[in-house]
Amino acid sequence: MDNKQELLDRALELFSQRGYDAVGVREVVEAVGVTKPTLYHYFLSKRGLLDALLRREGGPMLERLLRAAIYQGDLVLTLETIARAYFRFAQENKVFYRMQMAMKFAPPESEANQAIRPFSQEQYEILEQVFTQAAEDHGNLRGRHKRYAAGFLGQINAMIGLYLNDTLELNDELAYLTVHQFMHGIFS
Amino acid sequence: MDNKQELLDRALELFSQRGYDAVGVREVVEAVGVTKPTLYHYFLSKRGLLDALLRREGGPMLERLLRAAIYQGDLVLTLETIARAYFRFAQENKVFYRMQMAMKFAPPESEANQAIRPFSQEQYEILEQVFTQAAEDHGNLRGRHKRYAAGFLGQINAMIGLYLNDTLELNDELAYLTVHQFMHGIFS
DNA sequence: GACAAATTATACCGATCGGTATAGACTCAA
DNA sequence: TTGAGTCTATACCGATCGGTATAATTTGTC
Repeated sequence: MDNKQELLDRALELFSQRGYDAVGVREVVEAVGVTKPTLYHYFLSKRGLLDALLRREGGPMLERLLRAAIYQGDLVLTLETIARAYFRFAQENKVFYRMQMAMKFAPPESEANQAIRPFSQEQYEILEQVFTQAAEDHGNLRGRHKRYAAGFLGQINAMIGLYLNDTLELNDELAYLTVHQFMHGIFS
Repeated sequence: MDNKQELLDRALELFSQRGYDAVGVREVVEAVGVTKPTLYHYFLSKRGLLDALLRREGGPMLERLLRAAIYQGDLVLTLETIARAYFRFAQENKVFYRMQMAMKFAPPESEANQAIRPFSQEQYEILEQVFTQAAEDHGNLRGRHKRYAAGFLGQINAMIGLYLNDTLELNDELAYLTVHQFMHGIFS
């Protein structure tokens, strides 16, 4: 049990630093100090290791996002709550967030991208739902929820990208600014 | 000469589909119908192949971006020109754009990310310069050019992401809408 | 036709790849 | 204390990894 969690921890670290394909199972088990059959006992395959990692780390993230994305009748307020949730999670799980981003943009036929797709898809659906519900209050949003969901997440991830690059710090003020710009533009 | 270009073509295709790490040189040369020494004669190493690919495909992209990013005294106009340039290039070079995105978000210690970094960096600098110049006309932009450059490119790439996913088509109207939203917000 | 340079193939290198057959060690319930 | 199930190590599998020493072949030049 302890070895199982250690394997997940080290795999997360290594995959996040150098990528799923570039890291061999040998390197993972050596970093933990066990042997290959141990890894294969718990995870059946290298892909199984990745999937378990996504369940352990991605599950809580989706739960938090779901809680933040309850439409409160005010789109600005809801988006700010979502932005803060993303920022907090990225800060508390820097290593995982980096890995998740890499996998999201990985080539479509790569194992990494195929593994992350359901996770990314669920994020999009949660965001889309917010814009769909908001469209009941704001008619001019109708039919654009896909674009807006993608654009909003693009902004969020652009900020998190700067944070991962040590160019920026994430805080509630930045969440406010990001949402405010998204809603009212650059000049307001 | 012919083999050299064919190797670059096939490598681009394979790297874009499955990723730099997951594709071996063996697969590249077999796809072209030559042997490994041919590849190593032209490119010295697998990394050399990738670098040559980035030069061949990325060079023209930067040239086009540079031409589009001349600040014309009107930020909206300039950003629309840039957005159109991005959209056109992504459409005409779908495979390369996909690879470039994957490399940009690849883990920081991966070979792919290290190879793409100068190319990404130059894009950011070109965009930052636009916002810096625009700040002379719009004082309230000052000190925010990094955030705005990243955010704008985030929006652009979010749209291109939907396009690569067959969810959206890129055209001048979308360029207008994207820039308009960036400048004036979602409701206007 | 001779010669040098550029280009390509044969055949190989040690290392690592993901994965496994087998068996020993450990825990725990009966 | 025996036996079942869990966990882990030794030792190995064929395949592929990036890369290369050597030599044959093609190409263009004089």
